[in-house]
Amino acid sequence: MAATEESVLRSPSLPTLQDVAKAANVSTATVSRALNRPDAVVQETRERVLEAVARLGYSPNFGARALAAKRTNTIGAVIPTMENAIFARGLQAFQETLSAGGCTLLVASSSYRSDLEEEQVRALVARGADGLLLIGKHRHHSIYDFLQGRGIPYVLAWTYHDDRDHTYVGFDNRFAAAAMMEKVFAYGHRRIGMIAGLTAENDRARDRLHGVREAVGNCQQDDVTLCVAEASYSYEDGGRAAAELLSPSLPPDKRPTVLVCGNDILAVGAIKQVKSMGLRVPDDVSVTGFDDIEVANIVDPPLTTVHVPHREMGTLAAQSLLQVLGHSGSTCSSQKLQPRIVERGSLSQINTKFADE
Amino acid sequence: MAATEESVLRSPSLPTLQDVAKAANVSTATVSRALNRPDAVVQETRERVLEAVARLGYSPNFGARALAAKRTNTIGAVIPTMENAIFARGLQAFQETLSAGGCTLLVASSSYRSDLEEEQVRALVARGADGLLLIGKHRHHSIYDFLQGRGIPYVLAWTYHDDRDHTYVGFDNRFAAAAMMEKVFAYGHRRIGMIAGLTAENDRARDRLHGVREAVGNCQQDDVTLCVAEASYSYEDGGRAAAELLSPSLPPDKRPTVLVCGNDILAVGAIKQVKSMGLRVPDDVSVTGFDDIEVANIVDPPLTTVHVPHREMGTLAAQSLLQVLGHSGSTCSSQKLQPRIVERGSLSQINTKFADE
DNA sequence: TTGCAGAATGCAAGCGCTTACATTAGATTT
DNA sequence: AAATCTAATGTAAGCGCTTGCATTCTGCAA
Repeated sequence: MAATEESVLRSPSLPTLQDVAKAANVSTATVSRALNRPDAVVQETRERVLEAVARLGYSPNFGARALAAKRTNTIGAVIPTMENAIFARGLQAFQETLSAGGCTLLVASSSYRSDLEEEQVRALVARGADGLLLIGKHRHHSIYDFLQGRGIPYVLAWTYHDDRDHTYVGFDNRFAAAAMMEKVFAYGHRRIGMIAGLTAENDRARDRLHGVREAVGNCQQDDVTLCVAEASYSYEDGGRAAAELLSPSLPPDKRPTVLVCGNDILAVGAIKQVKSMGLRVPDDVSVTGFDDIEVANIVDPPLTTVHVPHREMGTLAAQSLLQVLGHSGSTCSSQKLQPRIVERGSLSQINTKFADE
Repeated sequence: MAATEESVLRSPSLPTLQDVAKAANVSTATVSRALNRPDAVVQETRERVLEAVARLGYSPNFGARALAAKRTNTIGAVIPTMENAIFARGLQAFQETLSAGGCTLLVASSSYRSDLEEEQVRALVARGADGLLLIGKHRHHSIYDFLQGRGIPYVLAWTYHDDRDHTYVGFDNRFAAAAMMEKVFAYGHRRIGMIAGLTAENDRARDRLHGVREAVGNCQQDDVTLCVAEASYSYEDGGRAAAELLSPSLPPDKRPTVLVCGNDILAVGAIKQVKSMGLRVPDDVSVTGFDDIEVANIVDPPLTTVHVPHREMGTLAAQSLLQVLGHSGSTCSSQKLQPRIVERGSLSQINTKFADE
């Protein structure tokens, strides 16, 4: 029994450039040009090619294209987490801008672990990412070596530094945290509790903590106390840290009058905890956040926090990368954005009942 | 002037398999095997190859690999939004499972627009995605045709249907919404306000609305009224819809006693709005959600909502795809998960003061 | 009419990898 | 020791596309 025609047709392989060329009665080169640089081909030919493409349902093979063209029009981003909205708005804007520039975004997440981050960076590069978005500055040098060795441009977002080592599109976390502290001091607070994000592998958390420390150090008043708790990346941890800082074993006149939090997630957790301890926010304890994600507006009372220009950051980062990839000579320069403090109600004048004398 | 050695070395191209082969003094085939199926190569050779790989800093070219091997170990996911956490937990679990199975996840978002979704699907496939995760069932047939034509397996998540047309890993939105309504009726509510997500391009929103309608239809009581408002995908829109349903021009005895919301985001927005109108939740107006994302626990009062098994869904979807891709013959079957209602406090017994008679 | 510039198209050489098949070396059997 | 089998490695043919260069065509000036 000879194989039937059926069985020969089984698993029909996809149409290739060659098939299209044959169908349109032109060379593969012309098809390629018609698709990639339409005006390099005369209209009549172009139409014939496009008609064939449509008729055959052709779509180009990515691997082959990447191999031949040595670029993929793909940008990768490695963000610490997708579990909450901290990076969501920025990433959305990043994607929109990329998309408008003809690039596709690939996202991977590192769970705030630098070993996983390195792995993801390599995976994205292996998959042909032409450029990369990374969050923060601190990471093992081997990652930077790797990227530089491969000539892959990258932008560091959510942070800014004055050095010329990298391209930053972000803001000065330290300065912003210090600015928030000025506000806190202005409201009369002297006993400060800080709930910091995990500083070990997170330079933004570290910078924010430093900013707070710095502001406390610079404060003219000499009766200022600062007590710091670190918390992981969840509402619950923020709550636990708040419970620790407000430990009932502390006499009320030793208890912090404000909880300055390293991010909004922690702040929201803290608010919930404070309320569940029977204390009022902000009357008994003020709480401040950092990031200004949506939930800051949802929680009751709404959060006084540091507003980060998420969308702007995403857009500018994308533009930077698109630019470098466009004229591959140009080196893109850093951009410093300005966060600002949004007052919403979770930070208020110190309640003198519990203030020192 | 002859070109200096310098200028020849400029832009050093990356090491290739061939370079590694030469360095390890074996053939390219052996290098390939040492890397992909280590036990097809004798230990001593393997070590020599790996040493060369490390020394040269070699990493494989994705395009070439994809071209030659006809697969990429990459799975794509197109989710409606990254702006909030609705899909975050599920996606995280999806990624973790994929990762354990040796696959990388590429994420794209469609902004709830089916034209963009189609574009993203094509982009992911063009980039070599071996399989796809899509949310919900309803989309233009051309997308399914496209995927089936290319033999690309896909899983539809966040929904379940009894047909054999696709592979689902999800739950019955309609049934779950109806179940929530039973609860609502049991608490004595008769005047129902529903804030539905946009039903036009979102079948989950539609199913949930149908579920509510169905429950209302099946309700033995004949004094039940249902009033529906549609809202877009933000807290603010949830608030606006709530304001509409609770319009002050309505006499209190016509006003809904409960706002059943199509998702937690809308519910949280509704709660905020209700409170800002001077009404209490749940004493004056109950509110229910759907999804059980983190914010459900944050809002005050905490949200009574439909708990969706996010992580389980992500894990199972990943396993499905890995399985199909593994033994490419097997067709993976749908999995029906069971959502359950979590009572937290935003739904309570009707306040008889405003009840009929 | 002829010649020629410039535009449009075709030709064909890879891009870096995987893998079927051929070859070789080593172990085992007779 | 020869014959046979098996495991390890090498050979080389593509995979489907882009692009430099060669070729052909067009219109226009001479």
